[in-house]
Formats: sequence, structure tokens, C-alpha cells
Amino acid sequence: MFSKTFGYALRATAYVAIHGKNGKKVGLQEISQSLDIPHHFLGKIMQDMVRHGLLDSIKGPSGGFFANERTMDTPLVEILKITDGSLVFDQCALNIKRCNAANPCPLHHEFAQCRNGMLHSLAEKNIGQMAAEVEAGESYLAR
Amino acid sequence: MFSKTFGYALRATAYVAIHGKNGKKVGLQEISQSLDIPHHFLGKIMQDMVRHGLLDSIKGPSGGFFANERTMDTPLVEILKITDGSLVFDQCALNIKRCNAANPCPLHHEFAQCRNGMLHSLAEKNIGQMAAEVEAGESYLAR
DNA sequence: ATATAAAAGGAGTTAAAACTCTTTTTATTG
DNA sequence: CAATAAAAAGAGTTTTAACTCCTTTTATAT
Repeated sequence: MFSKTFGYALRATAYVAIHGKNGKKVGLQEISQSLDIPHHFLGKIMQDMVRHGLLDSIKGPSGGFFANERTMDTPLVEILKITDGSLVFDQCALNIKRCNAANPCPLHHEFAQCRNGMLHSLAEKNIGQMAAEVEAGESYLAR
Repeated sequence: MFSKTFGYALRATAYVAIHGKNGKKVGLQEISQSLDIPHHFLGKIMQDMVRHGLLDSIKGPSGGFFANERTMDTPLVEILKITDGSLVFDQCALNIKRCNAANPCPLHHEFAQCRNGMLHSLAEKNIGQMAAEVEAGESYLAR
């Protein structure tokens, strides 16, 4: 349903939201080790997050990634759009072209319900809430 | 969420369920053209369906695929197991190892609900019902 | 200023899924 | 029994996502 890249992006962004606030910076090394994500691949993904303004970064010694004013308010679905594009939102479970409510494939309604529920969750929850959950020990970013 | 192969397998099996009963046989050519699925690739997939006993086939001139006593009663989830393996049933949306209700990722509950709903539908509905829907014009296998 | 450590960027490789081509087997029909 | 038409099988190729490596830029600290 979602790419691995999305999972990496989401977890890493949440990690920075937790550990990279109040002037603290987090390095790629730390993130990739803590979350068990390939170092260089994560580099690319983080670039993208910064480019889209979801996080900030600074180069040089003692540089790294850190949360900015947008980070906490970013709905998870924003990250999905960046990593997986907007095609996710309307492609058919059976890959039929022009499958829609009027011309449905045999799984259209079931799948629409399933996916829309999921997308709703991703639109409602933001990085700040997700980070808070993790900090409260209610859910985990790794292992 | 599901592979393209699953979509091809499901649609083709339903097609045979509709057009390959009462002694009638359906050829690969016809299926792949009607459903716009690559001919040879579909060949492989159909082999698998036959191997698993979901359909029967016969070689030679006027050979082809046809429904057997199991075809109609096969729940859709059977086909999913064949094409995508059983991993689909418990892998985490964020690809975290050992994500479960006790140790959930931040999307575990939302995703479990979404996926379980979908799997429930696939377990409840069988090929016969799906074929009937299509024959009644309630849903479509192509276009 | 220079060395250094970090992210950014470019360009490549690998792995898996999707798809193709060719040959073999087998049933049918003339 | 020969020709044919279909599925089965084997072995490739292509495409895409996932991942790696190397170089460049830039901020920091000495």
C-alpha cells in the first residue's frame, strides 16, 4: 500500500521531531542507527523533507536536522504525498483503468472504504501528535 | 497493498468462471485481450491457478481453461495467498520488524483495521459471487 | 586560514516485480 | 499419422524501487 520510503520518511521525521527540538540537532548517523534505516538512502529522503520545508538542516560539524515551526503541525499525509505521489489516492486495487464508483471493479467499494479510512487517519494525525504518542511510550518508531 | 499479479489472477479467474462453465473452454488469447493483460505473463499466472486446483485446463486445439468444482467456492483470499504469499497478512505499514498490538508502530491500529477489513471482505466473497456480480452488471473486470 | 564534520548532490548498482520470447508437451482434427 | 493449436515450461529482458558510493558544498572549531 505504501512504499518503504514513506515508512522511512515518517519515522525519521518523527525521530527529529522528538530529538531535534529546542535548538538540538540530530545527525543522519544517529537517525539511521536508531531506526535501522540505510544511512545513504535516508540521506536522500531527508533532503526531500528539508526541500519541502518539513524539517530544517544545517551543514558542517555539529550540523544536522532539526524541527522547524512547520514540523509538528505537518499532517502525516503530507509526507505520503511527497514520497509516494498523489497517485496513491485513487488507484484501483485491481489496477483497472477508469475504475470508479460509477464503473466499479469488484473490489472497488471495499477498497475505497479501507483506503479512505487510512487516508483519513493520515490526514487527521500530525507529526506532533505522533511524536507525543511515541514519547508517552504508546507506540514505537523501531524494533 | 496488493501486487498487480493478484489483480490479474483475480480478474482472469473470474473471467473463466463466467465464460468457462458448462463444458466451455476459454483460451489465453481471449482472456488477455478481453482483460488487457499481457498474454505470456498471464500464461504464467494461469499455470499457477491450475497448479493450485482453482481452475482446470486442457492442452491442444480447442483446449483452454475452464471452471471446475472448486472454482466457484474459492474465496478471493485464496488467490491472494497464491500470488502474494501470506506475508501480506501481518506486515507493518511502516515496515518495522516485530510490530504488533503489544508493541505497535504509530500507525499499527489504523492499519490493522484497514487491512483486516479488506482481508475480511476477501475471505467472505468467493469467485462465484464475484462472477455473479459482474454478470449482473454491478461491477466490471476491465476498462 | 585550515582541518574537519556534517548535509547535499550526482551517478551508479542491486533486487524484485513485471513482462517477453522461445521451446516443449499434449490433445485434437483432418 | 501428420499438422495444428493450445497450455506448460524455461530462460531471458525490462522497469522500478531500494540502496550504495563518491564528490561537492558549507558551517564550525581550532
